[in-house]
Amino acid sequence: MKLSTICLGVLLPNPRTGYEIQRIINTSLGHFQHASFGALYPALGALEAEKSVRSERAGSTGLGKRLYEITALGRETFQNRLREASGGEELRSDFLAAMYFCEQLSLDDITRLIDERLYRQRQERRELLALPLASMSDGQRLTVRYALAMKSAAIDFLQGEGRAIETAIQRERYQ
Amino acid sequence: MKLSTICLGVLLPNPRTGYEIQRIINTSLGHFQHASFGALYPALGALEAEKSVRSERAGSTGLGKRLYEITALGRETFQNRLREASGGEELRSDFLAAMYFCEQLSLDDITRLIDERLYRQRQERRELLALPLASMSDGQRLTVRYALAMKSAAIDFLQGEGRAIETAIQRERYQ
DNA sequence: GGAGACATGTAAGTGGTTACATGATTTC
DNA sequence: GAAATCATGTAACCACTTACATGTCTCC
Repeated sequence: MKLSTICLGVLLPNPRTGYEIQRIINTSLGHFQHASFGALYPALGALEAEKSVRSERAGSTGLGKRLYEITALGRETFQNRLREASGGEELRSDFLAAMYFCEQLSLDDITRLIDERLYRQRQERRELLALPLASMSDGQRLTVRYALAMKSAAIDFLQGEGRAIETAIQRERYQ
Repeated sequence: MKLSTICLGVLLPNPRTGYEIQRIINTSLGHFQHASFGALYPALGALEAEKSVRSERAGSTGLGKRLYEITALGRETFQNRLREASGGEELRSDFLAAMYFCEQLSLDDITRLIDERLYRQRQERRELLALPLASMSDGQRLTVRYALAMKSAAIDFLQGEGRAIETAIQRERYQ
């Protein structure tokens, strides 16, 4: 799902500034999407051009905050794009790519790789756990729990088989 | 990790045609990477330009198979890129995006979404299970098991909580 | 008045995808 | 000899990242 669609969804309940939208995406939706400013502002510009969104500068000065608000057309557009959404999902993993070719790597590099993935996975789990689950909708909570389930599985795996492979490779190489 | 790096890795043990490389990536590495021809051939061209790879047409006719072979420089390049690899990993999920905003969706759409995700997840699990685990290296096997662990967690979740949310939403809406 | 968070925006580049065009080889 | 699969390649486009440039507001 492209960023502009996500923006519409975020604007549904309340008008927001670009900056706020970015923060919301990278925290509340951070387990399956993210947004850089270089992508966000052009996306908002395109939404405004197609009249899915309207904006105005807050205050009287020429510069400063710009508040984006979704239009009736925007709500319609969003619903259509949402209904078209397939159940698609994609994992891209530098970690797995590196492990796939780990015969080319030293044991130290392999250990470092697993440690780093484990560290980040735990970090991300903490961030998910820190979200205000109680104030979220059923669907939003489901996305968090789904992500959490996968993270936990990955952590368990890395702690078990991930560690085991290090000794296995060590045996193979130095025997 | 970019596609050209993956290509080098695939070419490590044997020379291959572009077509073969694509098939290998989309099956054996399909759980964390994929390649379209429109990305693959330009990538191979770039690798050849930088002399990481060398190629020649098989047979004497002008057209037909082109066999790519990694060079000494290519092996070096690959090792460097592999060592630079971070433990990064990213999930992009249209499914989660749609579920996040599922208040805008009908119950039928939600059910369809969950069914489709479950179906694909099982399909992908079957594909992983069909890989020739026995003939793979330790690292390669690890990537398959890791992906399998996450898939199984996702399937379990969708069968349990995924189903439960449908009735929860139904109660909320028609009460 | 300085630091740091809040805020907007552009330009160049990247790493692809999709669609198309073409031809060779194998199998029935 | 038709269909399927193997095989190579290009052009147009896409959605985004990175790096940069700039300015505002709030708190100490």
